Amino acid sequence: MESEEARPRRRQARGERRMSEILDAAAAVFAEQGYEKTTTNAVAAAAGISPGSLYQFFRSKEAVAQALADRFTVQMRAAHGEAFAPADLAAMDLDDLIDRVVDPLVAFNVANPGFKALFARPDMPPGLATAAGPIQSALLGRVEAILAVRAPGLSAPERTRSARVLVQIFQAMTPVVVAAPEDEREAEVRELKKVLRGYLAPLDG
Amino acid sequence: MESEEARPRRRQARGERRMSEILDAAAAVFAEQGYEKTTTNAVAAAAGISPGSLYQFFRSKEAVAQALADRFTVQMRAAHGEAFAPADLAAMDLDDLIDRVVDPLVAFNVANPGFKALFARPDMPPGLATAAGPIQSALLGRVEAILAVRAPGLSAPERTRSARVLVQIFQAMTPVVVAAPEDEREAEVRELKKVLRGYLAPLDG
DNA sequence: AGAGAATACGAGCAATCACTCGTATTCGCA
DNA sequence: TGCGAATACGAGTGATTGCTCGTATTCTCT
Repeated sequence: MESEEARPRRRQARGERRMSEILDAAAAVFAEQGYEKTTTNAVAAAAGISPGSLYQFFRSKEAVAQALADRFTVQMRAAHGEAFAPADLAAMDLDDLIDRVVDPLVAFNVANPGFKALFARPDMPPGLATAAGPIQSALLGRVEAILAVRAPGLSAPERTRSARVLVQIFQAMTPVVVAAPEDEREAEVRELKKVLRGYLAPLDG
Repeated sequence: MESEEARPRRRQARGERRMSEILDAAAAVFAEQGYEKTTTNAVAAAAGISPGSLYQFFRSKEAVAQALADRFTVQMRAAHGEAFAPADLAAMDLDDLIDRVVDPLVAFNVANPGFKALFARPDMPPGLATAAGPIQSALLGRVEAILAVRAPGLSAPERTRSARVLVQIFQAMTPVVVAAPEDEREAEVRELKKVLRGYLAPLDG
């Protein structure tokens, strides 16, 4: 056994560009049609290539989604910025803290409407869950870290549960924020923050 | 033009029973597989009948979902009970009020796991939205009525928005409650109520 | 009992879709 | 310049699936 399956084929610059174009197209079509209803031929057409060419770069429809997930993960981490210093956290006003965490996440979701079409679907295939996991984990870990500082009275399991609830609230209300017309978005975000604050305030030291 | 399309075929008792059995089967399969992945043949098999027989009673897969939605709507209204008298509402403790509204709804969702598989899917076909609408409207109206009594300071648009947020929170957290193992369900419900309470408390007179 | 309608069957049709394959073209590189 | 590899094509394939149709059985009602 020397070759195995792990020979990712040498790519040219042209190929890398094509892959990126395919992912752009996939994000757009996923966002508009949803994952299940999206046909691979439609993605290829949107990318301006033939069905066969798409499969030169991705082994399957799910592989496209997976790659898109990976790209989102990277972009998300970048958009979200670096973690806060605990000193900042402890000193910060609760409202400021919420603004600071929520605003960039909302901005990311508004800028990438395809994101939720991929990761908010109820039947996440195993491959995708693997890709979505890191995102979820990163968020949860971040929130838990914040809670550890702001609500030191919480036991570890309580902290985990509370973090899960907070993330869940955010993910539940984000679609509405994204779907809202430009001039109502701010109001929706305010509501989202109200909910988060209402849940956090009693925990906050 | 005398016949049109509106002749619903005379049913025998046997037929009504079959329809109910088919809906039972559909609810089970939808709950397990999700709507899209559910095949009509699978529903027929689960109901112990042939594919052809299913189509004696329902014109299409969507018609099955629609009928199931209608049935859920009726059951939900029944499960939820009658509206509160405003006097009760005004006097009641906020925690009691939340218990009183949330508990039956949670119970319904736990008892009917197929419910969310049908109505929580992101791509609701027009026919289904029509069926889901009344449910949503009923809930929203109910919550708005409560807010009108408990938070008289709110303007009408504010009241509408707050009601929407509350319903959204509930619907977002319900799947987790339903999916939770028996012995953790109560804790999940407590979290749900905490979130609702956190959002409501500042509004409550 | 007997007729007509309702119920039941299940093989199969037509359409859809993820994916393949044989072939043609273009690129990187010596 | 020439060669091997990467890229590109798009008609076609096999599998799936919602649904039909011809036919057989069972019910209701007189």
